[in-house]
Amino acid sequence: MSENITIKDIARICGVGVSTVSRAINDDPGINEKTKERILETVRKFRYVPNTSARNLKMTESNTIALIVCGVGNTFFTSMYDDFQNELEKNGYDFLLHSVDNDVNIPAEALRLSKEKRLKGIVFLGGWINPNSKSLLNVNVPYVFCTVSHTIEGPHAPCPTVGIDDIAASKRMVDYLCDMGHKKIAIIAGVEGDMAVAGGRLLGYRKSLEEHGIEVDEDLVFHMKKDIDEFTVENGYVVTKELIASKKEFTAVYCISDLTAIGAYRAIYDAGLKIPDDISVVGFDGIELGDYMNPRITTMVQPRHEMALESVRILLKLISQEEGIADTVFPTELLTRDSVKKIG
Amino acid sequence: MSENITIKDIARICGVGVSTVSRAINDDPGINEKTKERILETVRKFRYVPNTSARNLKMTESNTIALIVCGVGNTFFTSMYDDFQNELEKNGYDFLLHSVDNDVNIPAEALRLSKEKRLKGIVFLGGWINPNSKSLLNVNVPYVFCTVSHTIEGPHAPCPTVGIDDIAASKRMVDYLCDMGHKKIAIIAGVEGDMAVAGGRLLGYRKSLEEHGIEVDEDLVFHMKKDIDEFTVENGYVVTKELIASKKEFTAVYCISDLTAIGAYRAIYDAGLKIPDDISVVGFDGIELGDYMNPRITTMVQPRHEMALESVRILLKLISQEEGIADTVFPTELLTRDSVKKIG
DNA sequence: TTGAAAGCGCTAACAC
DNA sequence: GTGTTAGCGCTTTCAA
Repeated sequence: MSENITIKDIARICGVGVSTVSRAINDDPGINEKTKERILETVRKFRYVPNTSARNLKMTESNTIALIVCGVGNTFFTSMYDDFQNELEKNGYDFLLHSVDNDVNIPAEALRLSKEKRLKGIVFLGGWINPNSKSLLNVNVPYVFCTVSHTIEGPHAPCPTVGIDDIAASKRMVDYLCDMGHKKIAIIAGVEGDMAVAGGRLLGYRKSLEEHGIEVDEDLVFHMKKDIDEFTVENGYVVTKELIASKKEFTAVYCISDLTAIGAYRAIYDAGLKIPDDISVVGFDGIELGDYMNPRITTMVQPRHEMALESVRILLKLISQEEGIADTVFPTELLTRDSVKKIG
Repeated sequence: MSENITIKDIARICGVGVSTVSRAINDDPGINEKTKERILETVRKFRYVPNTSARNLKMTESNTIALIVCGVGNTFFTSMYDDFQNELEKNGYDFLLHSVDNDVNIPAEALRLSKEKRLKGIVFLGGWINPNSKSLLNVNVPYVFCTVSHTIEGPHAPCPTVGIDDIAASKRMVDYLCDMGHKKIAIIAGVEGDMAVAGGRLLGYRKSLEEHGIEVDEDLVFHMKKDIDEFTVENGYVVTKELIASKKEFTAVYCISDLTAIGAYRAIYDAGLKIPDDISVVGFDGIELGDYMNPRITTMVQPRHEMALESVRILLKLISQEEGIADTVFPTELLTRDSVKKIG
């Protein structure tokens, strides 16, 4: 529980100036090897750790890129952390994972963090950002939105995004169900009023049915509960239970995330029904876990690793000022596994 | 992309001193309401954000408690974040989630962070900490280890821990399998050489078999792969595949984590076998997901929410110097679900 | 109620 | 190669 020891102390102990110590601990070239070794010895001995705040305050720049995540625990995101970290470190950047509670704080937190850490750039992951956000404009480092959706309507923020076409991909998912002969397709959509990712997927659902000449039965449109985390297993379970209890007829459930689908599985088992014999289920995202379920979940795969890498690539280009603003839309892939039955 | 605006700028614009601005933004009592309002107006107008580094550097203390997690993506841990956050904020503390890559960095990172943020306390979650660590002793704020195991042998660090008795709990799990008539019980243990949590659970396995007069068949002891993240679904899958390929006879598999068990499920399905009819499977941890699998995973539940709350409670006591060092061992609960068949 | 001024610990000129 | 020194932006005495 030693008192805080500073660079001055080390300098005094070694009988050198503070700048020499600074050079030693920062691997500065212009320093005598002997002196350096002696200083580092002392540093180790006294377990001196430079104060990051002072350093950040003084330094004109860092080499850090932050990943600001809304929903750190989300399996879809956690599986991308390594991609970001590896790609960033491969390019000589320090990596910082920062979690934000909810969308509201995102711009302010980004601003604060960018100043505090003198960030070189930011990747936003998850959440939803008001395109008209004032604080975001204040962030004076390049940033990229990865899987952060624009609102499906209204003006889009003029900023680089990496994502998928939620509406089109969702439509394709439902097209597939229709092609398999399903007509009564329930949807477990996002919380009511979600105008971002979840909203887009609901729109795709409507569009597909319309195109197939099937009138959307609003009684088959279920929304996740507001008081449970969106996109979670639990939300899928609770809502699917309601769906089943509603006694409405349906042959397939479209869950707008794989985790939600896993919840739906349980609700369906609980009701003594079989997948896909009695009810077909599809998910969305293509997380690893879907492959471990029984039956394997048919889903729409987002190329999340490529999306992570591309986000980094775009950010680095932005940093070196090689490129302007652009939306990068990745293709999704329909992964037909075992959770859908052909009927009709 | 405005230039960084500082407290000085605000002061100049408002025609006041910097200290007055400081008082305004920090809700200091001794300040004229009118002046304060005028200043805050300007702050908003220019979107001024105080520099955290400068603030941290200057401030003698903060009100922040950090949760330092090794393995941010681990489902078992992610399900505890909210518990920590809520409990901490309820007690008037700021919450900070910090991720560390691997065990090696933990003490150094803790030290750095505690200085940088002038932490009031630290909760460590996951990972493994060398009880002889020098840097940890240098951390001059109270800390608690939550689900961070001591090594199963050798000296324990003199520090407060919150966890379970891995050896005993593991033994009880295997006892159960024995009681259900199983004699050929394979184990998917942690990576070879793991002397912490995973090592303890392996020890419990050996102990139970011994007590039941069953000689441990080393060919049924499988270790997770070092090149895949420990405790993951994937690791469970790969290793169980090997187990099955080994052609050794066994009637049950004990996976030392639920995620690992989920991986084992898949490998078993792949081999065309049925759970629990052909092979019984048990997990460990009691994560939510286990309840969604088919069949539901029989597991050993760690009371993780209580553990999180207790960690906070202990830390707060430590901070107010009410209590000394102690190991808190929580009871675990055998949750028998549907993945084990009675045989013999 | 307010302002001036002294640092917090560090880096980066600049001088030697 | 090395030491001296001026701040980075902020909080906090201390005087006014």
